[in-house]
Amino acid sequence: MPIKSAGGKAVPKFKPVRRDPARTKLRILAAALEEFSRQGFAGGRVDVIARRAGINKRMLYHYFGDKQGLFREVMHRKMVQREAWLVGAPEDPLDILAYWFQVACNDTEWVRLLEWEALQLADAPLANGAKRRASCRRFMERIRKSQRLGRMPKDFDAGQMALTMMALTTFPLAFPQMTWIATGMLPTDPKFQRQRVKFLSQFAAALRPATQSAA
Amino acid sequence: MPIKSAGGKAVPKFKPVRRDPARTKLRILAAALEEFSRQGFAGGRVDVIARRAGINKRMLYHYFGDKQGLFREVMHRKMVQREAWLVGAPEDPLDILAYWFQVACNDTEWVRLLEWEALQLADAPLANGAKRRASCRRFMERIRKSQRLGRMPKDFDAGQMALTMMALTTFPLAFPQMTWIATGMLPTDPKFQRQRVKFLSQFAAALRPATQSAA
DNA sequence: TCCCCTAGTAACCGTCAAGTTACTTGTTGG
DNA sequence: CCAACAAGTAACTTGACGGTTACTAGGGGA
Repeated sequence: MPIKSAGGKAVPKFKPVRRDPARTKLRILAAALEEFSRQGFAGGRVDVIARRAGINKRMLYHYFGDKQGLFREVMHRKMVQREAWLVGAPEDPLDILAYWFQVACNDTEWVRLLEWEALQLADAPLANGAKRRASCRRFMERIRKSQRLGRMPKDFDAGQMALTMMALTTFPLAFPQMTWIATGMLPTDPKFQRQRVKFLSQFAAALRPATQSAA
Repeated sequence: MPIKSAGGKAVPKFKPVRRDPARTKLRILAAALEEFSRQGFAGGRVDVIARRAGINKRMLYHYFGDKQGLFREVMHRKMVQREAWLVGAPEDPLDILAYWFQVACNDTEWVRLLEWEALQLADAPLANGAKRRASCRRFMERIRKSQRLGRMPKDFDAGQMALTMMALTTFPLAFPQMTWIATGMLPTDPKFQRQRVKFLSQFAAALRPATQSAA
């Protein structure tokens, strides 16, 4: 029975609705991102992904092989997306703090994926390790340059500083309960986010080597 | 058949070995701490806990009701233990950084439990919320006092600063993959830990308001 | 037109894990 | 010494979950 039989408007010819592999794949990936971010890999339920994507579970295995394969694809796409996110960052490493924080606020799914990854590291070595390391190294170069220009204390180790900057921006979102304990707000609260942005600027300012104590 | 029948030495009378509820409970708790810390609540397997504790699974239900109850008890005991841990901390908030970091290094199980908790928050409100908040408030008072004494920038919000200090000390242990990406070492590596301690002191020093640039 | 590959579906399977049942064995107080 | 309760055990139940089987249906090219 063709679908146009019962209702009013006929389905437009130029865009097939009954079958649409690309759309199906995207729906699976979106649902999987949500589920894995919420529940982690082990806790994520394939049936839930399938139901939320509005597709049959079998299709998921058709396109991605197995749960592991689906997860890999989700992570890969997120990383690519993030790389694009981060090109618009400010030049000066200390100015980056507020920017990173705001990006993280708008991508809590990534923060949670990172966290699940952290808890499961031990088993697998590290997905995309070399690439991520290289990208961080590039950032460390910018830190060293900033140190040479006297815009950051010279004695800081660049790696430790990079790690610290991730900590400053990511921690409150990764540990909402700690954010609540310390501030009485959850990290999703816009009020908290404004306060944190302000704090991060003050913090960066305090870190700059004292050339002159400007008014 | 009594146990003394076969082997050589008889079991000492004054300490019953065949039955020892206290020991059994402790063994269960220890195994549960390890398992929950490794795998989280959802991922932790009751059978594994029972096997590692060398007891029958039924006893676990006997003493703790269910998996949830066992988990609660594990968390509760850890919190009590930690409270004791943290009384020996230095007076000055900035000096605390290195101390907190070293405590965390020796209690990675707790860091992981915190992390699992963070990922599952949403469902439950927060275990021991009021108490933890109060304890943090006390610490914030010390921050404010330090600010009054001119040992810390006066414009920092105390809550944000407390959160930041947790971030600086906990993040590298909570995200070993990030530590590796930034430094090429894992946070369990003694070399990394020494480097981090050094960095934290430098960092604290750089944060202190410039009274005089001492040699 | 018809063939064949791909998209899509429903029902099923083996396994695993939380929790229970029904039991045996040790300990202790009267 | 023995009843009664606590400690301990093995085998089972029930439900969920990852993955598969065996099928139907659409649609593009020869």
